[in-house]
This record gives sequence, structure tokens and C-alpha cells, in this order.
Amino acid sequence: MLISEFAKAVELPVDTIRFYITKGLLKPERSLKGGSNPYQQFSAEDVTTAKMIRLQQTLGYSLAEIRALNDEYRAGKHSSERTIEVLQSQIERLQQRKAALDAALAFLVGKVDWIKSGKPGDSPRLEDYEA
Amino acid sequence: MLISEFAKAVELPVDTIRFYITKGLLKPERSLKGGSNPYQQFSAEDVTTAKMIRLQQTLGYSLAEIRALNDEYRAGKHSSERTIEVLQSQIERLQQRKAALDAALAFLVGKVDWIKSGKPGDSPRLEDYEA
DNA sequence: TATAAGTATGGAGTATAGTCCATGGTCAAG
DNA sequence: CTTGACCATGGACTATACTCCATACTTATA
Repeated sequence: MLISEFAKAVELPVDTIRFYITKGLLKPERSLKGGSNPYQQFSAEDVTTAKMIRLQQTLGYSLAEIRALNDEYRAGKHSSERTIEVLQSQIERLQQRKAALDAALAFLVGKVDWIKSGKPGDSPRLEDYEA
Repeated sequence: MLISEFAKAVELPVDTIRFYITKGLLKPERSLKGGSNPYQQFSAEDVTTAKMIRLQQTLGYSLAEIRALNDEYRAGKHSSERTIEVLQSQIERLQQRKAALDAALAFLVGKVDWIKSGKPGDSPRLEDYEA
């Protein structure tokens, strides 16, 4: 598919997609159409890649980090073991984020409970949930 | 405590703290010291606030959003019911982030399992974990 | 009491992640 | 074969979140 169809498929502006291409996050093929400056051809895999980029972004990764992870993933694509390694390291990073998020949630819930029970003693402290 | 001590306590550069103050994210008291341009006095509560700011940032909130949440929190400080409302809405937003994160984790774990079991059928799709 | 260290304010500069626009080539419908 | 929709490239512009001065005042130390 061409860029405007791809844009709809991934729900991103065309400009953003071009921006990702210049940053090396997406590497579409070149179609036969377009003469000089040939048109860019996007695959179903590119759709998944774009969706993963957005997901990783919501999880706090910079585009530079995402690119590094994706490059690594692409590089080890032909070895299952290498692919698993890359996925495992991504899983570990996500689990760390999850731990931080769970701590924040526990702290806030603890605070609500503390207020509901009439604020006995000291207020819950964030540090007590961070470990 | 004064700003440099505070900076160490929250592990942030002094400049960043000043930046947060100009953005209304931190509102330290003014000490008696400092003549004109009196020194800023930070409390233990400011330490918690700063830590919460960093935590919320890792969860994808902009400083403007964080400020809005904190202002709301401060505004309802004197009513337990209001405080609980604010905390509850923050808890809900965190739970949504948690759901997205869990989906991403499930997808990656699913992919690892799929590879380990010899790639039977199609590759797991991100969409199948997003609901 | 000199002087180094800490503080405040204002403004300039940087990095990241887009977003917008002008120009010019290409394609497809009528 | 013209005309409107689509595509590529390059550069300017914006918002967010810092980061780094320069200047000037205050405090603590030797």
C-alpha cells in the first residue's frame, strides 16, 4: 500500500510517518511507480511495526531507543534464539515499568484507605511502596 | 531545607527544580533568609510531590497534566471526600495505563512462547491483546 | 572582613517529536 | 491531454522539557 492508505491503517498523519522514515524507524520498499522519487510501498509488517512504535512510546521509550530495539530485532530476525533474547530484554524493561506503576497504585489506594479509616497516625509514604 | 539539599533528596538538578517551580509544580515557602529574593524553603511534602512528579512522568503524563492533577489535589485538600475523589480519578487513569502495559507484556510473552513452541500457525497479533 | 559557596531571576540555548508548507514530479479519470 | 488527487523532498516552525549562562544578592567560613 502507499503512504496515505498506510496512514489510515495506523491512524497517524502522513507527516509523522515520513518523520519516522527519516529517523529510520520505518523502512518501506520503493514501488515501481513514481519515476524519479519513487513511491514508498508499505507492508502489513510495517503496520505492526508502527503500532509497536506507538505502544512503546506510551510506555516511555524515546524514538531513539525504539529504533535501537527495532534495529536489534531486525538484525536477529533469522535466529529464533536471538529474537527471544531481544523480546526478553523488552519484557524485563516493561516489567520494571509495571513495578513502578503498581507501586504508585498501591500508594494511592493506601492513601484512600487511610483517609477512609479516619487518618490514623501518619500519612502513607511513597517510599514505603517503592521497594 | 534549601534548594541544594532538596535537590539531593529528590535526585534532581537544581535547575530542574527551579523549572518546576516556574511551572507551578512545586510551591516552596519563602524562608526568612535571603533578604530581597528570599530563599525558598522545601518541606518533606515537597519531597513527596517531586517524587510523584517523576513517577507520573514515567507513566506518560505531561508536566501540564501533572500540574492540573496536583492543583486539583491541593484545592480539595481540606475535604476528605474531595481528596478521595481526586485520588480515585488518578487511580483510574493509572489503571488504564496498567491495562495497556499488561497488554504489551502479554503480547511479547505470547510471541516468545509462540517462537519457543516452533512457530505453529500465524504469529501472535498485537490487536489480539489490546482489548 | 575578604572570599568562597549558596541562592534568585531572567534569558538564551538544546533535544525530542512532531507539524506545516512550498515546490515539483506522477498518476488516473474524464 | 488536461486537471485534480497523490507522492517526494527540503526546510521552516512549534511545543515540551529541560539545561546553561550572566548577573547580582546573601550567607558561612577562615
